[in-house]
Amino acid sequence: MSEQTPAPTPAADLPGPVRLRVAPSPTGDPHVGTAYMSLFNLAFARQQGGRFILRIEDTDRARFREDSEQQVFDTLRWLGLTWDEGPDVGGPCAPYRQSERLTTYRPYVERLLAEGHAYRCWCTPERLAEMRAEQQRLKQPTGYDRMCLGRTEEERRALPGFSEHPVVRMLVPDDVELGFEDLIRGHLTAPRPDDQVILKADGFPTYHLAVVVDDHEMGITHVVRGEEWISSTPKHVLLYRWLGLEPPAFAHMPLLRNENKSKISKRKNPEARLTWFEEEGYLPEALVNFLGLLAYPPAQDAEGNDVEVFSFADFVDRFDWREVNPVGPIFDLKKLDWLNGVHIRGLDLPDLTARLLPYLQRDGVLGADPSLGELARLEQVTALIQTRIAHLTEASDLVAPFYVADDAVEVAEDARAQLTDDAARVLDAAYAALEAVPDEHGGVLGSEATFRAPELEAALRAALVDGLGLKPRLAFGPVRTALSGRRVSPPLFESMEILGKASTLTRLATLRATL
RNA sequence: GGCCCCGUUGUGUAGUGGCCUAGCACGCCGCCCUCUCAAGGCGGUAGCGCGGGUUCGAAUCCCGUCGGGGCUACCA
Repeated sequence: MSEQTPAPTPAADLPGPVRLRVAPSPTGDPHVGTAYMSLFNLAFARQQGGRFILRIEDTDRARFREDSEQQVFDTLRWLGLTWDEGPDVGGPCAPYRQSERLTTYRPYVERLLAEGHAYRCWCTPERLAEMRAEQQRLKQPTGYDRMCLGRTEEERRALPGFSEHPVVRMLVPDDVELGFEDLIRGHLTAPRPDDQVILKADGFPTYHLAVVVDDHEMGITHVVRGEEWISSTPKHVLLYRWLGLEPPAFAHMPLLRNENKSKISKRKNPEARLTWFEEEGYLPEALVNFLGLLAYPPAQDAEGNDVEVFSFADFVDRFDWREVNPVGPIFDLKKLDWLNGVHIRGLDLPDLTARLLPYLQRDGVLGADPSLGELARLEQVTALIQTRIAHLTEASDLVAPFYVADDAVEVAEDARAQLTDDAARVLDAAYAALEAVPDEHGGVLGSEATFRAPELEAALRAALVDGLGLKPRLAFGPVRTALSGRRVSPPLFESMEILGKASTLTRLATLRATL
């Protein structure tokens, strides 16, 4: 039977001095943990000039979700954490979906069976559940009681809890090696495994068999995964040994936590869903930056200050497994919000404008096909709000007043409430002052226009602050409300410049008429 | 219950026996700037889980304890 064993593919035949993979299960919205693992896998692969592989572990048919795989592709690409080999891009180890590799696993199972390292088990799930319940009741360690070990199908059939569709289990020896080396944690010991199922009744391998076979066949040199896998690593090491394969290096990353320190879950945390971040207006580079700060120390500058703002390339340059902190960090978004603002401020204007557009369209501020004029105005407005938003989603509120008709500015409740008895007088004076500012457009592309912020500020200050003797904030409040309908808006004079003289005057008059 | 992993301000981290009266960043609070809101500048708040050792000296080493987490599936 051993002649059926496929020849192990030497890693030397495959590209890259190191080969790492991320192996998500398509069981729903992609998890932020997948991005986190991808970041560290990719960083090391890039640093070493190796390859990063995406493998879909879809052996759980019960939890399989049709659209999940595409979401994994989309979200990781959005983050820029792209793979060299995978189901969609192919590669020398295709296919990269475990459900398409069923024939690959079979010879391995046959060999383990033939060599006495594995055995068939006909116990029904009901019998196993009862057995476990009994073990727990007696406060015994749980584990398969080996009822099927050494029995033929006929012998087993005579006993209770028999199923027509057997599984295959590992026969874990008493002297199984429980220790292994971890790149992050040093020498580790893990619990003694029970006779783990490696082939399910439906013919699919379990994770434990598939991961070992695929990691070997795909030439994976470093297995980087979450801490929750520490306790099953001895099973994998055992399989490598039985199969005569060299195990990869292991790095078990800490788990991201909920605020109550439990393993981060999509149920408790909407932000555990990767799709959430784009919806909420986060920049992918900010999220990657943030993830690179969790359980990993930032670089320090010459003065000893942390350098917490960095790109993926920076992260790659200084990456080292030994620096990874084994403590599971709480996934707290406060710093991400700050980082997002920092990255937004770092974008050049055309870039930020382009990134804002889909959010403005989603919120109905702009239509599906904005005109050139609307887009030109958007870039001007974007310049005014760049330091004023921490999320791309915050732009709509600030931008909207620049795209409504002058007689349709919606005056917010709180803005109207703060209009004092003075407001009419202020608006009249402002109108008169602004009407007097010439509106000429000399020079190339109106570069010598006269209706500009400095002139407008001077005119209004003269009229309202000096003329009416008002405090600046009282003087400009009604004007702001007239233009934007809000208490808070982008800078006033720059806003008037963008709106232009006609719109500015119309808006002043419109609010004035309601007083 | 059993086995395993982990424990520095609210959060992320620095610190590997003296440079620590514990540094940095975010958050929070205050002040400055200011046409609103931001951004920016300045300052402040807050921590080595606990108890024993070892040592001239411990956040750093050892033991215990407590706390948190993970695994304990024909899920990954």
